Amino acid sequence: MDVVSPELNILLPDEIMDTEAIVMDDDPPAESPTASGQSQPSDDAPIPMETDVLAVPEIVSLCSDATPTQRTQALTTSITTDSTLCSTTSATQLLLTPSIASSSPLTLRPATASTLTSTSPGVVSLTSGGLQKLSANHQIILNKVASSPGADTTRSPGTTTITPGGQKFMVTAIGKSGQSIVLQLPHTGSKPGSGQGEAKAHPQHFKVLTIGGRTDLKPVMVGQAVSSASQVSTLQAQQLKTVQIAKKTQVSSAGPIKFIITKAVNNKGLTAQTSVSNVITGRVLSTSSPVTSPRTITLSETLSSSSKIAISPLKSPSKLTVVSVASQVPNSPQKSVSLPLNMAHLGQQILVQQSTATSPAKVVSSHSTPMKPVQTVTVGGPQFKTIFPLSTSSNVQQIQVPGSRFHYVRLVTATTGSSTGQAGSHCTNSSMTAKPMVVNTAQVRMSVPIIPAQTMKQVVPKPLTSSGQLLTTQTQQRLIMPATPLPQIQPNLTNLPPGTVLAPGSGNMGYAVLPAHYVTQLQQSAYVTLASSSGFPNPTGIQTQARLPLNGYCDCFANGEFCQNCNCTNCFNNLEHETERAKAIKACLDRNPEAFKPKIGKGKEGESDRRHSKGCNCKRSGCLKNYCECYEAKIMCSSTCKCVGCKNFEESPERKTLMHLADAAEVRVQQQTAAKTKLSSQISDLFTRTTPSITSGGGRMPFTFVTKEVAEATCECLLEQAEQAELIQQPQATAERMILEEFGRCLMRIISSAGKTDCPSINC
DNA sequence: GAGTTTGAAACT
DNA sequence: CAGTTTCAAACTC
Repeated sequence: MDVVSPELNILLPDEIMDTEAIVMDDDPPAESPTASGQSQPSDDAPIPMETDVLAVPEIVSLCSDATPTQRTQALTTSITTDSTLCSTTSATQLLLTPSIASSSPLTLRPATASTLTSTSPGVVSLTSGGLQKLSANHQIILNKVASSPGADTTRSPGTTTITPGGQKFMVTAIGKSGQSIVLQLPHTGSKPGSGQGEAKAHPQHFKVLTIGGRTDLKPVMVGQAVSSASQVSTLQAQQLKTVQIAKKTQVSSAGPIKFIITKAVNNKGLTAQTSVSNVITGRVLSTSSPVTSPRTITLSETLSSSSKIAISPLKSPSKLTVVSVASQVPNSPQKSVSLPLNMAHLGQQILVQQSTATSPAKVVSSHSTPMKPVQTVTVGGPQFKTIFPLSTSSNVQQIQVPGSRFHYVRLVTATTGSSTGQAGSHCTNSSMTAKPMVVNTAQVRMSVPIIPAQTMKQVVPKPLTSSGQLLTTQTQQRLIMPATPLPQIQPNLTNLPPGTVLAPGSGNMGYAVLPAHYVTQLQQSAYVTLASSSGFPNPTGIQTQARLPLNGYCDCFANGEFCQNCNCTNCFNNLEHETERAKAIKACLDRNPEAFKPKIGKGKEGESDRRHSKGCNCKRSGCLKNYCECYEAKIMCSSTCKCVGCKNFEESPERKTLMHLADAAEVRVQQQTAAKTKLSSQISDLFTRTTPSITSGGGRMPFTFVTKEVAEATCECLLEQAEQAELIQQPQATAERMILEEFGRCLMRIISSAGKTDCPSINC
């Protein structure tokens, strides 16, 4: 269900990757009283990976306030209710102060805001009991609703709208009635009167796509902060898990806040990127007494703020969602803790970056639970990518942007009545455990590049629809291998992968066609089967294979070729043992019916690019070597890959460099080949042109007449001339001239003799 | 060509 | 599902 407003859908594709459009008007360092020297988690040089966000002051502010009084108030509320995520960030940080159990307003607004207002223009108010009738308590749903003249912040509880620059937003908090959540957009704080005007002045900066709303999401993360007077601590995985369990038990009763709002702002304040994850549930348990200093909620674990993890882009599983949870307190040393939250079973990994400045920093535990595959989302710029669940969610829409080499996904809420939200900030919301979540973000273009378009034109192999394949026209096919008819192998005349081989069988089918690389997969099983059928003593398992390494197991078999001129012994890779071979193939298919499906094939429906069916699992090669099956197949790594540090994506500079080098090398080879060919041709041409003149009579070249005899005769003439000059006692100069003149006469005689068929004679 | 690295597959 | 083992291709020297 697409709940994105039509105008937003129209505007979205053009704005997807436009980071400039997310320019924040406010100047965080200058305008924010809390930004100076804060919210700078890392100074590492950025790299074009998702984790670059760690080096960027992407900050998530949960419960923050601009003024100490307000912050303290919010903190107090959160502490007393044990349900507030509170943090303070830089000028553009989003402040969220949900107070579930109290009547204190929940406020989201930039730290630069000097006032905490909920009714002024540009303010988003979140109240419980909104349109999103989610059963989960205390879930906050930020939805954009259609603009209505009458819509304002004074709606009935549960439905509050915001009008930043004319756009209305529905912010709904499912919690106790009477609660109010105020989202204050940037530029409305220090400049209350101009906040709306700024939004109008830059309406394109607030184009937002509704995200989240996956009702089918599994509860994935529970963040629980235990505030104490200690320093920032990092919870280990086990600890987090324990917390998670505790959290789950508390969900039904305590009703912890189920959202995390993330706002990502870079140093320049020009690019605001938002990471939205619906997998985090954050909760703060403040065990200490209310203090004036705000409690910092940190979702952190093992990753330092400066750490960078190269993760594969465009991958749903095992990828990272960077969530910056920052809390800053003026006059407090800043601490940054980032940690990856691994989502089990290829789920999301969420990098929760904490940028805390609180002296007694508090830690919010976080953990992960299995969730469905997610999709990397590039939000606002290449350096900040958020991962969203995709595959099974019906609320994900693919967007094909004309002229763009990326596929995009439009994330929309799955619940009815939801709409896009726009609050001038970036929000990451997390759902409660086992509860659906609707996330709306502000100033976020939630378009997701799914699969980078391939620049390399490859032959697209047709995926197999069955385990068997027929003869293919691929050049890699090699072999006609004997095989008995296999029930699993059904011919498919249309879809054949590279390397398909034709195997003539003895049955009705006649042939079993196998991809070349599948033959490799059959090696071991084939070997075992063959060994067993041939009556070897121990024909089971690997032991047999180890004992009989040469039996049916060789490169020839792997390549789909019959053994010929090999050194293998007891070879079954021949026509005489086709029955055994067929059994081996059958055994392999019994074990894995998918074994003969091509690894590289078309993606999902609508995806024209090739993709690896299983995805690679590279760890060290960066997917830029032939170790990587994706790279080897000259395709980009996709969401199915589980590789680490992947650089095999469209925009990877390493990949581009590699491709350029490869192209250059190829061009060089071609040039060299062409040069050699040309030279060879010239030599050959010269030979063909000169040979007739040598062999023919009248056309002989002059040099052909300078035979040994002619040379000797010439030399004798020259010596004779020298002797004569000496006899007459000529000076040396005269003698030399006489010799040269004689040499000239000799040459003239040689030349004159060239046209004669007879051998020239030189007479002095 | 030998040794090392790497990742897939099989196995536990 | 995670860890280990095995293997061969890819890679390096």
